[in-house]
Amino acid sequence: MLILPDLNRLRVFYHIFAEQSLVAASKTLNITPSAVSQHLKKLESEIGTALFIRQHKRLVPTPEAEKLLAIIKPFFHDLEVGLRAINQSRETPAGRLRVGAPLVFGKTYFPGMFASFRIMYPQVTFVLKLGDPAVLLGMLGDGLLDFALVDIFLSQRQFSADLRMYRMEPVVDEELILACSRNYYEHVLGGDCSFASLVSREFISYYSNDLALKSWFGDHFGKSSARLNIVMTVDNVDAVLSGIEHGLGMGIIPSHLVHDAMQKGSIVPVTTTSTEIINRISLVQLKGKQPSLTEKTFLSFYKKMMQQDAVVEKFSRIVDNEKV
Amino acid sequence: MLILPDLNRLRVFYHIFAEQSLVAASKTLNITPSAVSQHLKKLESEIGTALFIRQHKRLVPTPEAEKLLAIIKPFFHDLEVGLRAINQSRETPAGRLRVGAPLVFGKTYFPGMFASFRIMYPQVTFVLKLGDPAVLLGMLGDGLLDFALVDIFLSQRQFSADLRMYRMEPVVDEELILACSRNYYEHVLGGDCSFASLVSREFISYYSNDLALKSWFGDHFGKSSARLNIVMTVDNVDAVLSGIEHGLGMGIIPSHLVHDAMQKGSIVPVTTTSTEIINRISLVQLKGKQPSLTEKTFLSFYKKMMQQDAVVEKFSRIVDNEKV
DNA sequence: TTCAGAGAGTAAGTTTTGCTAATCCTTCCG
DNA sequence: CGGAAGGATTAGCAAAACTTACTCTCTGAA
Repeated sequence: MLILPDLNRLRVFYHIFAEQSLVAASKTLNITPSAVSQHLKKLESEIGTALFIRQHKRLVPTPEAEKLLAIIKPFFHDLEVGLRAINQSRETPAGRLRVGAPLVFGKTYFPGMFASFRIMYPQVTFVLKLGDPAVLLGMLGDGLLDFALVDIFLSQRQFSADLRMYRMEPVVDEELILACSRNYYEHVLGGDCSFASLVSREFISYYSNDLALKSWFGDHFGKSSARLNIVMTVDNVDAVLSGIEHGLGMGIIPSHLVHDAMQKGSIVPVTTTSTEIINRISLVQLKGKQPSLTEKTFLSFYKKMMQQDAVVEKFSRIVDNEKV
Repeated sequence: MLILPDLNRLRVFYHIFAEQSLVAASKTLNITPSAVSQHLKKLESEIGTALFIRQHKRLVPTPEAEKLLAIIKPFFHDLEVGLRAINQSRETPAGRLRVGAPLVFGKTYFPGMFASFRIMYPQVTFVLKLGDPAVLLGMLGDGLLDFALVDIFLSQRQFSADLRMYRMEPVVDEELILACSRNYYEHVLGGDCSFASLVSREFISYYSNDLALKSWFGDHFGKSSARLNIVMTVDNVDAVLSGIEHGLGMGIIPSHLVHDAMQKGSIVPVTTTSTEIINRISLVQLKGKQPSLTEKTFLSFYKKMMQQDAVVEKFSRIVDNEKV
């Protein structure tokens, strides 16, 4: 393998070439001509080629020098521009923000949020990764995400990852309800929301876990059935919702998603004397990493937006972060 | 202006990123992990951004690190390839050879010469600059040509350049003759080649100098006329030749160019008892520059070819370079 | 649980290097 | 001619870069 020369000498060479003079280069580099001369000499011996023909008082670049310059000149330019961009993003939000979120929550709220944010900061672009908490936390740990929103509740036991490396901050508490269609409620349940009535009916579950259903029963009745009649299993809230609407059975749904449908009466929540269970969505960041300006700006924007969102406000509880 | 970081640290960073480990990087760099750690720390402080999140035993690159890598990775690749190419051209001829030559001489002999050479060394490409000695020497001095063939005779007084900076080596002696068409010779001159006969006739001259004609008269009669009847002035040997063929008058022509025409008898040389004047074509190189392998290989090829060239052999004298 | 191993970071000491100052050489130019 | 100006060289010193030795923390095996 070829040994690369001392890269700092390349910068010296660059200036010698640009100025076609050792003395001139020494002035822009703020060193003595002697030092420049030594740099050039060593660089030439390192790459084994004369770079300039010493012509009395003049330096005439060789073809090799021109070739070398053609390589390093764009690099210096790119490097300077790139570093400038990196530095600038400390003054004004810019660059790419990589966000992780649960599937439904993410696809419901983030695209519009991104659009609003980009009106104020058009230099910011987004990468939205929707997925399971386990996946998102893994990506966060690998530096592939800047931050993630994760619903710890639904899948607390799914990942064995070490939670110590993350900084968690509750953001919103999503209310999870068991719901069915009006028709199902009236004609199948007959309005009977007792444990005995419910366990014999049809349910729609999530593929990745059936903890949601079990948790709901645990929360509302202090017990669950070992064997619920699960008529559809799918890992997509839209599909669950559609199943509910078509009278397939009952399913666990974040209440804020069916706000309008419940107002109209087409979807009915199954209620007991207990309060509804809460799916706590937390903002997760890597402990060692201090957030960039872009990240901090977006997050404060995000929290402000969430507080103004009517649906979220009514059907979920925004956690007061100031007290955490 | 932004101050660029120490470039050698970028190489260290590159390896840290590539290996995602200080220890691994330290092994490929043949320094201790401690040194690598110090490099990274200083680089981060220089560019003002954390490049890795320290994760227990793991290093997780930040977005800034990825951005930086995107800049320097192609550079290192280009640099290595470029340096390899430069080094390789020391083992086998390759690259671009920039050749200067007098217009006629160059366009007559070089294209074919280049083609032959490229059969053996297809990696060599050529730039042929045709022009006046003054121009060629200037370009040579500016490093824009690798070497040049120059006819010093015709324009010795035209350039005030310092000849000390050049290394000159006679290559061929071109015989310059005064010629006219057979028709002109028989019906205008009537075969009379005396001084009195000639000075009253028509001549074709070169724009850039009329030294050629003056020299011819000086060489053949020891004197010249202050006022020759120059009926056409043009800086193109083909045009001069055409003028001669059309009976415009007499002109100075390299004898090897009209070899065939003289054999046929369509063009006739004006001869006296004196020998013809010689236009010495010399290979000129910059004194300080030692020729590359490509250059040396081509030049030895060139000299060999010239010796085999029948026309050149007959009508010009190849200078024996071994004795120079 | 304990203990060895591995990776990263830190401090201090040593070696290497890069830089300057002084000098020389050559060319350029008034 | 002689001073100015550019480049090369050398010696010596100051500033790095590197190493050694040690700490801290986590990991994985016993």
